[in-house]
Amino acid sequence: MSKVQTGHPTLADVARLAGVSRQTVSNALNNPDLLRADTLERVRQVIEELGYSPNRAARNLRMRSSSLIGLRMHAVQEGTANAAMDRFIHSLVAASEQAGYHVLLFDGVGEDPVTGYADLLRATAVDAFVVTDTFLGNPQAKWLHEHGAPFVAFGRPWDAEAPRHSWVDVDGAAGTRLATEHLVEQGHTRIAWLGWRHDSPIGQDRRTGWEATMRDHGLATDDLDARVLDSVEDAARAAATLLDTAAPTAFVCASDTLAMGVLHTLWIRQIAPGRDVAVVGFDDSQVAQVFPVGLTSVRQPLEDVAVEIVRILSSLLGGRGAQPEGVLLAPTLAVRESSLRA
Amino acid sequence: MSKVQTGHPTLADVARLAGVSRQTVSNALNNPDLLRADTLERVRQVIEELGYSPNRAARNLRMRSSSLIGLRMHAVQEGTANAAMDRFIHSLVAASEQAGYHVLLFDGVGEDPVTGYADLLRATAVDAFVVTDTFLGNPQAKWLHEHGAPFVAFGRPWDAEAPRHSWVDVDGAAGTRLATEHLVEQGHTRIAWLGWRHDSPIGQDRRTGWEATMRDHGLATDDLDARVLDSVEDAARAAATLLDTAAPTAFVCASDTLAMGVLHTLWIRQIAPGRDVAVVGFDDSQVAQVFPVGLTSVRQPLEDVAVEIVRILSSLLGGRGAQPEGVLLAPTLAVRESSLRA
DNA sequence: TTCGATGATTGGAACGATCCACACGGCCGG
DNA sequence: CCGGCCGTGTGGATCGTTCCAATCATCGAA
Repeated sequence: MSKVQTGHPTLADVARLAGVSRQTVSNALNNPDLLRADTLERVRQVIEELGYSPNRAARNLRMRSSSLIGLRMHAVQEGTANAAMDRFIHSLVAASEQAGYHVLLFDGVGEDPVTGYADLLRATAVDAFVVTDTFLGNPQAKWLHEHGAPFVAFGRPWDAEAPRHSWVDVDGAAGTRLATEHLVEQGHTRIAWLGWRHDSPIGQDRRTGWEATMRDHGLATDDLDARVLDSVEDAARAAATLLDTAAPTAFVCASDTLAMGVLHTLWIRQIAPGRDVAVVGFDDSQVAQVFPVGLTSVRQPLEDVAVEIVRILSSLLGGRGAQPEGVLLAPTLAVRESSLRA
Repeated sequence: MSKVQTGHPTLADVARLAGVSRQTVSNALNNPDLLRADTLERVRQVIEELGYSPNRAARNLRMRSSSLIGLRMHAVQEGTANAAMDRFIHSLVAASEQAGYHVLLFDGVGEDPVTGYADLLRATAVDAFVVTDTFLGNPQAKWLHEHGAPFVAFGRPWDAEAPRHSWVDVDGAAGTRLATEHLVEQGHTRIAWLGWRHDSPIGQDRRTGWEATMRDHGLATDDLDARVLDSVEDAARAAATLLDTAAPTAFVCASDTLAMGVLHTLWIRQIAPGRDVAVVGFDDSQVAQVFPVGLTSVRQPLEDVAVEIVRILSSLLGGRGAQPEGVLLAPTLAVRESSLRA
């Protein structure tokens, strides 16, 4: 042939060298059981030899799919929350790879919350989305649902009674329940709650676990319940007030940031975390792990979340128009010095 | 026409409705100045009306490019370092979007370090790579260079004398210089260095800034130089030893993790950070920001790094086979309570 | 008036894979 | 002996875009 071998080898190149048709090579890759054993072996040999990989663009065009999952990066907030984001993204990439997908990141800062989604969708640049910012009556979920775009949300659709789309979430109440039970086991009876002031469903959910556990053990909660903004300073002040008025011996917090505030107050008052007063945070962020007095914290099973999300996405894209599915996963407790008497 | 409108509109649909040829529509998008003004307007009208976006797969196939930049997630380490990773990824996504690219994440854990790169490259799934894990004589960079794959490294090629590829990096020495100068201004003269034991070029680089600045000011360094593993406990021990033997009034650390160790020792000894002994960390991680006594820390300009990387990548892909280019950016100092006398 | 140059637009070919309908040979049952 | 079926394998058509060469109209200069 006069065709000069410049770029990557193509299906046709493999076919020519193996002495078969293009279709047969294609089958060798996608439907190996259609080929006779010896033919398959011969084709595979040539593929190996040439270092051939099917061209993604061509496959995408014909298949009308990209094997890409879109994930939108949302604005960098300075809290401890997006430390978890890093772990989640990593898990999602790993899980996606297992299922033959890659993760495409995009950005929608400062614009209409759905433009990024719309563009990628219209251009058929991604097959599906993972929506993470469900904290506030997520317009994305609604929009995607209306446009028939396949997606799975990380986070429950709090606003809707009947979930119209699939989601995976972590059971916050189960997390604070774990934390509270752990503190009760350590002999604490006056366990305070330090949560968020604003009525986020997530905050409510987390508070529920503490309250229910306290009730189960017949422990008082009335004067041990404080809500502030998610800042170290506000938490420090609230902790000081609580210590003065209600003398708690332990704190369960809605976030690691709040827990840091408590630790700050303890530090100022020369109270030893763990030995004198126990503290438990939420999210198991970098901060909890690196803080000199290791901070006990509720850890979200983000690896499992990612696996579940990819599983649901796969079945969604597999064609089976299955019912919307919701998965609630239980967190674990990373126990460190801040909640141990020893 | 008998063609039923099921999926997304195509170039041909637009052309038919606008009464022009497909090529003209294509030009309207890619070479608007080739069209007469009124034709352009008419085509644009129809595009708007139909909500048309060119199909990515088809474009990619024809153009032999994907407008995707590959970034490999490396293993999640528990240190403070990968907190910066999150910020970097976000910046890279934003910068890429500006230049018309998207970021594709992939994963190469546990495998041959180059397999992930090889697969994506052969399949022409990405146009270029950003290599971030240059800490150890990066085999990736070598491999990519040999295979003629376009890429930019975040991190200097320490091993090579003459850089064969483009890179962008942050000047660590300039960072610790900033930190040390800041401490000198605060009246400190006995400023200790707490660095890493292992001889990483990055660690050496950071140490240089401290040492040179001390020398410039005629300050002693001999007994103020300690190296440990990158762990809170080891750093705490080293800080204790230094305080006993050399009585430093300030610490410059190679990482926020090490700084946390110093703060831990100060806490145990009832020494007030900032007022009594100053501490400066490196990386401005979550920890530095959320720690009750805000930790002064060297902050890498990751946003600028991302912009530079994308700029170089664009020129690389633009066809101009320019010379390999190296860019060194200066960090800034995020000053907080841990280094202030007040 | 004719010619070449320029501007605006066009139809066909190509990118490289998969889908589809069909061909070929062998095997079985009638 | 023939018709149908199954296991294999083939060649065209197709996905939606951009590249290429050619076309047509317009205009100024010879």
